[in-house]
Amino acid sequence: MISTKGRYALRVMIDLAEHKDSDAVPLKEIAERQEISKKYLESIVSTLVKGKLVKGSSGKGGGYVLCREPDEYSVGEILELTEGSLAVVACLAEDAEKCPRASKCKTLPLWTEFDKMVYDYFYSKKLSDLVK
Amino acid sequence: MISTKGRYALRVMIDLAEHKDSDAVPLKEIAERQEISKKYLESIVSTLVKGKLVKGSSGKGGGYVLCREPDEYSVGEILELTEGSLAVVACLAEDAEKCPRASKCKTLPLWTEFDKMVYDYFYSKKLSDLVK
DNA sequence: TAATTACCTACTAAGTCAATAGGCAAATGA
DNA sequence: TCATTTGCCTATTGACTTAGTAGGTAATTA
Repeated sequence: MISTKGRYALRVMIDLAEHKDSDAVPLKEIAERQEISKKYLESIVSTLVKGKLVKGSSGKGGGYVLCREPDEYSVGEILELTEGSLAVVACLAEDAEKCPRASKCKTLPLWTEFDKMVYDYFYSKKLSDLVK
Repeated sequence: MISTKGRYALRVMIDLAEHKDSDAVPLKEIAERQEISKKYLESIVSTLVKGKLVKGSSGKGGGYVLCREPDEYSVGEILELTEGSLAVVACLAEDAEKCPRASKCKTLPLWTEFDKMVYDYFYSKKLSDLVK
């Protein structure tokens, strides 16, 4: 289940893509347009800044801008950054400890195949596919 | 992320499918073979019984048996029953309240398409595909 | 220098996860 | 009949996550 972190992050990215020809977009505007608490968005956008997906600038006239063109972002990287992981089961997560049952696990091939399907789906979708 | 409820349920079902020609299989045996706490499995198997996927019988010689042939169970129904829902985002869950932004939501088509992909994947896989 | 904006740390209430504890009920076979 | 085996039931727990809120400081501009 994708949480609000990933879902809201995606909506912020779409909003920025739709205003990429304007100046920096203040979070206040995004929060109003998207009807999401500005305070909560702050913590999500902070992740996007740290992950180098967007750039923020302070002061009057400040706000956020994309670092690249919309077709250069995959939905997968946005979700993976903000959700922490896209892995569908714990044993396939990046930081998972090696499962001693792996070699005889009857379900592992299922999860591995499903995991690949999810990755392929989200990494083939681009931010530009969602704009307009 | 699929939790232990769904993952363990699937392993129990596979175990029962592998012993479908024996008598009823006691949970103690399944717990030992699968290396999962018997106490915890009780709560999971209870869901399977209530969902009519398996049948339990008490007393000596008792245990659990499948209600149908392995190729008559989809992985999807097992996961959906034990996980509560297979929906990938809250707004697509069975019991979700109608989202007022749905008509203008730029991300909804993405979630809907992904959701369908997940359902199709798990409902096309049969329990019999995982045995042996 | 006042206003605007991002950025930072801390906190919280509610819920979920992954179990554990301690029993009762039913069935069997000696 | 009675001990044993098995399923079935309710309650509880500690750790963690989710979805925010609160209250500031730092940077930038008009």
